[in-house]
Order: sequence, then structure tokens, then C-alpha cells
Amino acid sequence: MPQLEPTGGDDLGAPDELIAFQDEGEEQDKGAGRGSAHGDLDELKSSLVRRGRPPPPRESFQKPRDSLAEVVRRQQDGAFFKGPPYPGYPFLMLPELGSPYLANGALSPGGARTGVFGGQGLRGVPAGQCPSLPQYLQMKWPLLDVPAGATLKDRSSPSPAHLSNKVPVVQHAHHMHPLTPLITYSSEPFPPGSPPGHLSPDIDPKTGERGWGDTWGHLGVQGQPVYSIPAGGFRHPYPALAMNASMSSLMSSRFSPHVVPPPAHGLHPSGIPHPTIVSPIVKQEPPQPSSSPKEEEKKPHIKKPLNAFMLYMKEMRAKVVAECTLKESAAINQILGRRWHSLSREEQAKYYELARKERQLHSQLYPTWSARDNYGKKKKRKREKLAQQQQQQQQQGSLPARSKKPCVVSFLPEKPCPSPASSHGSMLDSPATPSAALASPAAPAATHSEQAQPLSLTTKPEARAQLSKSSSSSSSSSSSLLSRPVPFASGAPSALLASPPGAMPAALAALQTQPLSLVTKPAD
DNA sequence: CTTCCTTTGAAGCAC
DNA sequence: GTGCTTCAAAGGAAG
Repeated sequence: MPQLEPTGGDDLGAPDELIAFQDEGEEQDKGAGRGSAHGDLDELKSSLVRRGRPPPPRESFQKPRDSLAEVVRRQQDGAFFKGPPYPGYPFLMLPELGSPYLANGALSPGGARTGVFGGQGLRGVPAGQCPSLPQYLQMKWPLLDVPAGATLKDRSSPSPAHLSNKVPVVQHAHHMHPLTPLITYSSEPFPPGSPPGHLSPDIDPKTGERGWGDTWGHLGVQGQPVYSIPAGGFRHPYPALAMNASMSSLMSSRFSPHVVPPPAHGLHPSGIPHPTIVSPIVKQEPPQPSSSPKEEEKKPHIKKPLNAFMLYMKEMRAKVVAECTLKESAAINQILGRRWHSLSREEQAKYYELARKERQLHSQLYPTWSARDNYGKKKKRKREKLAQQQQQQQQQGSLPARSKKPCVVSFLPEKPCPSPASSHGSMLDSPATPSAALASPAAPAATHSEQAQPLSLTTKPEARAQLSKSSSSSSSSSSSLLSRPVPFASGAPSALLASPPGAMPAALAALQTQPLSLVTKPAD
């Protein structure tokens, strides 16, 4: 497998990820991943219908969050906010961007939506807060803004569409990557070693050297994006989201005082706010009713930095959601997974780079943190129990039945993937070389195999793990057997049909018992 | 209320 | 080194 990634050494992605990269010569539609998802969505929606869950009415997206919208509107009208309280303050700190790492619920403008650790936050957001379709446009605007009525808390919304129609949106500096608005971390609580807010952000209180400023400097203050999020700002994991100075003129008059904690102390000379700038403001917030001494003593849950795909999902999810009424994350993720594979190498590289920076910054902020720390934070699944059941059933000569939900059978698309994947004729026609075919994204390949094989079966992770064992997959991830961009694998499903086993067509039911046969490779 | 689903990738752990 | 597991986001569904 040729290593297509030339940026030596940087963990831009796992080597096997490169398999998915588009062949250089295969021009991807720039709309890859951004194009219409109608093909996928139609399939998924129809599958959902078959599952007996009609998609929510479109009107749900149009329901405004009245109070918030009103606040924002009034702010924009100057009722609440007359100009930048801190001239030149170039950052947008979205308080409710809820840090997965620190998840400081106190920042939430809405109060106690999430409590101290607001992490999983969106669950409380009613469907009506979903922006309407026009709000999700091309994400070429890294500028974040306070949208009228929509998305102060819509952390997932990827698009500058968040930018209110009322608010002029200025495209970021031309050569700034759309995925690279500056972002900073909150410091509440800030890890040891981080300079307190009263200190110069440039000086590390411990070493006397440039502290975070140096960090930011080397990360990107000097022309290189410091810390990036996808354009338009999917909710950033860190509580404070800063935008670089190029946005300041736009942001300055649009910030809500609730949204933008005024820097009690100066800005970093670079224009990047020290994370602790947020802290005093945060401390001035009304005490969270949920914050008990116990919770305060709790060690903050520092979440894992998002990987490239997660970043991509956060950026694109809202767009997919907006393109149809489909909101079920599982289905959306399937679409996004397929889109991900259909992205060009360059487009994926954006996210790998973004993820790399995220990890880098995360490691700098939390040098002692380890992913291990979060092990067990989520409820441990009863995999052992399931595995035992599977083994028992396997011994009985059949695949394990889903313990809880019906099997998810993925129909391969009757039509190619929308947008980027739909322009993959070259793959089907004549891949220049086998390696070129291997280098192609999975979606085209999947489409290829889809045409040859009408059905694929998506099994539960446990089952996939079993498949992985028996198939000697080169992937390091057990979950990737069927979904990895192995060009000849069945690829990501385009439609999801989860039927009760009893309602499943006999052919599908039969397929369930033949999992490996569904992941096939063409004869060499 | 909790867990699952579903995706990919990173990291940790066991062997 | 390999392979498996867990977690990261998301929100509806199911238990």
C-alpha cells in the first residue's frame, strides 16, 4: 500500500486510512461530504419508515427558540450589547460549547442544562432548535457568530450557517483554512502549570518562560492556525472557543456579553485569549445549583480529543440533519461514515491535521491525562456477557442474535453514494492500477461491490469482532472490518433497515447467518 | 434513567 | 507486534 501521505511523520492518519484516500487523479467533487445527502437520506429515511419511525416533521426545524432568539436579536439591536466591551477582543467564546474535556456547565448561557459536566449536552435541546435548512450552507466561513435564534447552544452545527442571516458574515482570511479558526481552552479548571489569569498569559508561572502563549505561538500564532475547529464551528470540545483576530471586527459587535466573557485581564499579545481569561467570568456566574461539594471535589472529566472522523462528524452532522428530517444519529453516522470515505485525501487530511492539533493541544493542556483515565467512565457494556452468549450460540452453529435490538441489515444502495461517491465512474471503469483502486475511497469501491453484491450485513460490534478474528483483518480496529475503507469490502451501508427479526425477509434472515460471505473480495 | 445504536480513529491493554 | 476494547459525538429508541 503506498503511503500517500507525504507529510512525513505527522500522524495525519493511520496508514491504513490511506487506503481510503482518493486517488490523486480522481478529482473529487469539492462537495465531497458536502453535497447532497439526499440519496443517503432517502434511503435512511425510508428505512426508518420501515422501522416504524416516521421522520419528524420538517416544521420542527423551524421552531425558534424564542427566548434565546429574542435575546440574540435584542443584542444585535444593541439593546443588551452596545459594541465590544473589550475593543479588539477578537474572540468568540461560546460558553455552551461545553467542553468535553472540562465541560464546564457554568458557562452555559442557558443555565443548568448540563450541570457541572455538561458533556453530552445536546440531549436537552429540543428539535425545534435545529436550524432550518438555509442555515446550513457551505462551510467556508470559519467565523462563528451568534445566530439569531438558533444556535447559541447548537454545538453540533457545523456551518457558518449559524451565522445569522442578519449578521454579516465575513469570510476568513483567504489563506486560512476553513477548518482553522482559532480556539482556545478554558481553564476552569485549568490544569496545573497553566498560568493563572492574573498572570501574563505569556509567562508560565512555573518556568517563567512563555507558557500557553508559547504553546499557542508554536501551535499557530505565527500565521499557522493555532487550534482549529471546522469551519462554522461544530461545537468545540473546549469550553472557550476563540477566533483569531481576523474575525475580530466581525465579532466585536456581535458578541453577547453572555456569550463572550469579557477578558478581565489583557489579551495575549498575539490576540489569543488566555484560557484563564474566562475563568474570572465563570466564577462570577451564578453558582450552579447542581454543583455540590462532592461534584466540586470530583475530578473533572477530561474527555478524549476528537479524532479526525469525529471532527468531521461534528462539522457535517448538522448539515446532514438539515438536509432532511432525519435526526437519528446512528443513521446519520452511517451517512457520515460513507461520506468520510468518499472524501478526497486532501479533505480528509484537513481533519487529520485538525485532530492532530487537537491531540497536541490536549496533551499540552493535560499532560498527565491518559485515555485510560476515562476507561470505565461510560457504562461498561456487558460485552463479556454478550461474548459468552455469542460463543454459546456460535457453538450452536449460528450467529448470535442481537440481545436487545433487531439486527441492522444494511441494504446496499440502489444508486451510488450522493455527491462525491457518485462521481466515481473511474473507479468502476478502469482503475489505473490495483494500487490506485486500493487508494480510492471506500465509497466508490463499496459501490462497486454493492453492484456486485446487493446486500451487506452490519452486525453488532461483538459479531464484527468475531468476524475480525476469523478474517485476520489487518485493521487494528475490530469494528472496522466491515466499515473500513477496504476497497472490496461491502463498504458503508447506504441504507439501514432494522427490522424485527420476525419481520425480516427470509433472504435477509438467511444472510444474517452468513456474515463472512458478505464481506467478500473479488477473486484475485 | 441508562444503555444501545452507528460511524472512524486513537489509545490502552492483554497476549 | 498484533488484536481487541474503550471512548470520543450525537440523539432517538429501547429497556
